[in-house]
Amino acid sequence: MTRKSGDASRSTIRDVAARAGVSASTVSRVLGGEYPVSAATRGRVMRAVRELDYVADARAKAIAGVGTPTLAFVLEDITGPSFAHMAHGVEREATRLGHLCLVCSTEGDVRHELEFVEMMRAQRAAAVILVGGTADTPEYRERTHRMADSLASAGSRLVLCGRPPLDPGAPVTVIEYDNEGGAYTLVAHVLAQGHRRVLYLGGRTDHTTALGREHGYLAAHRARGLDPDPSLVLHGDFTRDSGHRLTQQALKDGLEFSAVVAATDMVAAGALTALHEAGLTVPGDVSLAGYDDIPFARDLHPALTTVHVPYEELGRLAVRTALERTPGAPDEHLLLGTHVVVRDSVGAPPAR
Amino acid sequence: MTRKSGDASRSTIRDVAARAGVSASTVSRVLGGEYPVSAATRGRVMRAVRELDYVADARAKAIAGVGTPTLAFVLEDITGPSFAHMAHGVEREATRLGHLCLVCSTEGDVRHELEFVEMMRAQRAAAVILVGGTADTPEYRERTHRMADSLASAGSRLVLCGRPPLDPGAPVTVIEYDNEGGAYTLVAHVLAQGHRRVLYLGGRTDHTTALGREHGYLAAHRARGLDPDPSLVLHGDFTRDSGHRLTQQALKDGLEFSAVVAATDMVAAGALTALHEAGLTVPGDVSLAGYDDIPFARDLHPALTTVHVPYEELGRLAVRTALERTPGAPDEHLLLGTHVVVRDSVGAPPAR
DNA sequence: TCCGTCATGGGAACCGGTTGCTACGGTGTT
DNA sequence: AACACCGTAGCAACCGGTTCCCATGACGGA
Repeated sequence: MTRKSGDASRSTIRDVAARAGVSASTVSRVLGGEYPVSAATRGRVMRAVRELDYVADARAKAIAGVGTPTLAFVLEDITGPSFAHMAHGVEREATRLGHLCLVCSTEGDVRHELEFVEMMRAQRAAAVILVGGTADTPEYRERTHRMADSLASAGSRLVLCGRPPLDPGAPVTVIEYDNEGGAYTLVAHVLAQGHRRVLYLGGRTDHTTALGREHGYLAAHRARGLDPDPSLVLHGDFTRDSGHRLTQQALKDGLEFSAVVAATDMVAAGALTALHEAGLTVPGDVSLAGYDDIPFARDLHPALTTVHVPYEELGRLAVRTALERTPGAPDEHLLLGTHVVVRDSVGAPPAR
Repeated sequence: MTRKSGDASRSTIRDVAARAGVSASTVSRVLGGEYPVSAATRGRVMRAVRELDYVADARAKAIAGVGTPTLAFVLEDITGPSFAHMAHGVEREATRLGHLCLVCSTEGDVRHELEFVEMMRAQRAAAVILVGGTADTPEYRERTHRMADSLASAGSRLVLCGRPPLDPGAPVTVIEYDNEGGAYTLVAHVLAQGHRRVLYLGGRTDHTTALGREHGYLAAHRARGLDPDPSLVLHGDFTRDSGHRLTQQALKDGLEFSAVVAATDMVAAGALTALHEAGLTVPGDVSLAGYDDIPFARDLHPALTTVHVPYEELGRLAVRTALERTPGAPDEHLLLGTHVVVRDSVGAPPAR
């Protein structure tokens, strides 16, 4: 079991050259590929490489203009299941295409987002993928437009993944999925069971993902000629605690409803627990639906009816469209569809 | 709303120097910090920097020996909740310490792991963190020992996070948590309720995490003078589908048990659904416990009794110990404790 | 008024690679 | 035997930064 004696410090191409008795250029050419080198020389070089356990410095190669650039993605928090799936898609596709991935989480802080994008620009990342919804304000559009320009001028590219598009003219690739459409279909399904008072557990009022789903909720009502009671639309965030708290509060306030539609499965999970705690059965007393179709949705009891979002596909597409883009091409904007997964948590309202 | 006209290509420090009418060294000094530069010069340089939207190339800085190196972590699959939490801890701590993070997922393929570590070495990463359990074979130890040497000789460092330690002598930092101890306490708790036939839903038989927990299961029995029926120990993987399938099979096979202990919460979730599908109540007919304390555990019905593992802390510690290590110091090996979280899924066995 | 000193900025070498161009030695041709 | 040609390897310049070392000019003191 001979083990290479730990050479104190990383060795350079010149060390290898010296050991093989050739010049650095020759080593580079042996390792690099195409250039003709005699078998004897190649052998000596390869042996020196092995003996020194040499690996060329990827950053030096990058600077010299060879080697694949890295890819960066920025998200709010990797522990959210839907974020994790997007991240997974991004990572897999990047790896498949031979790129390494830089990742950072902003913890929802816009300043961090700006800092990170600046760092990615310094890294000369091939593309920067911003993952997940956000508050869609004029300030957001302005700031993000600047990022896009700034990245574009550095030869990189901004990709918005599950995030609202900017004003036309911004050099940006957008991959979205249909929040409103999914919510519309889901709520239509709930209404079709006969429910008339449907509690909506939404997210922050300025958050695009939350808002899109809320619009779908409203649109589904109006399509049926219904006018939803505004007091049935509650706002929190996308955590299970928010769902839990909001539902407890609604129950305590004596709000009348026969179904709950949550903005995410996480929220639905918290809501379910709150309903159980109040002694209500699902879907006997109250129906419940979520959004995202995270793996756990089917293990809730009852199994959760929800909207499936192709998160992983979203991430993969973000990478592919960004990387395979031809520089002059027009900006792309993809909108992925979703579909409802009917399980056991939605039933007819109780007879009164 | 003036927007900088997208300068076709990234600008270099020499472009900035030319525009400011100074030399590249001066620009470097203005940006770099300490060296005294007159206010007038500084002003001209800063203006040029702003006008060109210049950011120094981080890779060039890295090569020149300044700038913080990046940190790399390698895991099996970011979508697993416990992996995601470790990743989160790693990322947060790295960011706090001013490092960027490279991430890659191996999808459980050892070859990918090797390739990635080689790439990280080429990137001159400050440390490479290998996350999550694995098969602990002689081949694993040999291979990983080689990685550790190889990274050490490149001035980097290997960190094993939630992964079995190597033979002494390998230059490696190990941060583990106590799988056996947690399982021991958990199973002791179950046995204390009066259960005598406890089904164990384990992972792959060579996987250290799965094995540690299995040992805890056995040890808890023996500590009570019990001799667990080997047919009650089942093996699958760490997915909810595995828990679902194994439980269905156990039920179909007519296995007798009054409690189920799953190797992870995901497995427990699948088991719970299978139990419900069979018309069994939890914990009335069968008690159930998991391991990991993922956020969803409390939203299962009944809320899952499980073992809390400080995954995020684990990731943070991995980064901190690796980065704050003084080069000559002895190798560290930390073992974090776990604790049982008692919820509603474990009760007394049914009277017979 | 002359000289020493200090503040400031530039030139050049270096970090670790790649690659265009050139020089050298050996062979095949006439 | 002289010449051209080709295969091979090395020198040097470059990628985009940093930093050591030195030159210059302004200033204050004797």
